Amino acid sequence: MEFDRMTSAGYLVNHMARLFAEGLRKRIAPLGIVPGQFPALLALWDKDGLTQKELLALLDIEQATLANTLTRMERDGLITRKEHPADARARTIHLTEKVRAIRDSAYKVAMEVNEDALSDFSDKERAVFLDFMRRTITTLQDDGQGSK
Amino acid sequence: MEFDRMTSAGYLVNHMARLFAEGLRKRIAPLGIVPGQFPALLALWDKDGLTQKELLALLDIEQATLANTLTRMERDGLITRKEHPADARARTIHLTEKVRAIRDSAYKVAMEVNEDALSDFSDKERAVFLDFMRRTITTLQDDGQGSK
DNA sequence: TCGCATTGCATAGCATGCTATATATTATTA
DNA sequence: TAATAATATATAGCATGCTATGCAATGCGA
Repeated sequence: MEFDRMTSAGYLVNHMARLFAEGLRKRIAPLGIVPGQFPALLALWDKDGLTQKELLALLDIEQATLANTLTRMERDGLITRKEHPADARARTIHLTEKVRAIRDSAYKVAMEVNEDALSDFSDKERAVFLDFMRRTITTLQDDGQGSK
Repeated sequence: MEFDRMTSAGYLVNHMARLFAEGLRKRIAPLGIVPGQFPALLALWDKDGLTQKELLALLDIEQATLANTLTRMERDGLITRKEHPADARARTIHLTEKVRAIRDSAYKVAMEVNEDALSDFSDKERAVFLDFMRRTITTLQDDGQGSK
């Protein structure tokens, strides 16, 4: 019995994710950002001054992953962090002028990557594809819960 | 204008890939293997004694990634490497008894992960979903070529 | 208010992926 | 055949993700 990776959803999803990430990486490199920073940036472009905890609630990554990403973003001059006015454990996160300025370009590029990837799909097919992915995510998340 | 991550193919693909990988990781941990080793194992279960170059041709990863993965597999007692009979630069890769023994269990578990992820899809939907992913991969690969 | 649990964030350690480059061997060519 | 090019693999350095754990500050119950 043979295992064909072209019929394995997991294999295809992994490969697709790497291709998307590399495509995005190439296009946003000129803007001075990298793919892993994108989700945090999207949230902060929408609402600046969040704490790490508040930001975390908007993303689908672990706390430690976000903490490390924020450290790199600070190093790269994308964000600054200020002491929280009411809680010395927390810090508020603020975008720098530099990264506020690239918001529109970044949006555009991200949408181009999505557009290119789905360029040979009809509108209907795209809608179905996105829906399939959202359903799969929900299923996998529910699975992983483990009713403890 | 808002950027909704639930309508971004790239975002969904990335999230889905992480959920698949974590699901697989949990299930194969008892077998003593990790997700990144799976593609190489599939190829070697099918045909043992390949060189790194031959193995690489069967996978969708970079040479350096494979070299590092093989180093970890050797460390973990999954493979051994022998000098190539005709080319001192190359080495042939051989599965250990330990990992030959888990082949059937590993296949089974991988298929279970795929099955669970798609459990609320009909057969027809699954076929469409896999096809969409293969088409997207092809598109992204062609894109990335850059006709040099 | 003292002591302990909880919370917010950081760090350690690892896997998986990438690009760029080094190294050793083999093949080619002048 | 000596020099050069090509090939097979390894290494360096980094990003992104995870789990587990540390630490300081906050909050709450006796």
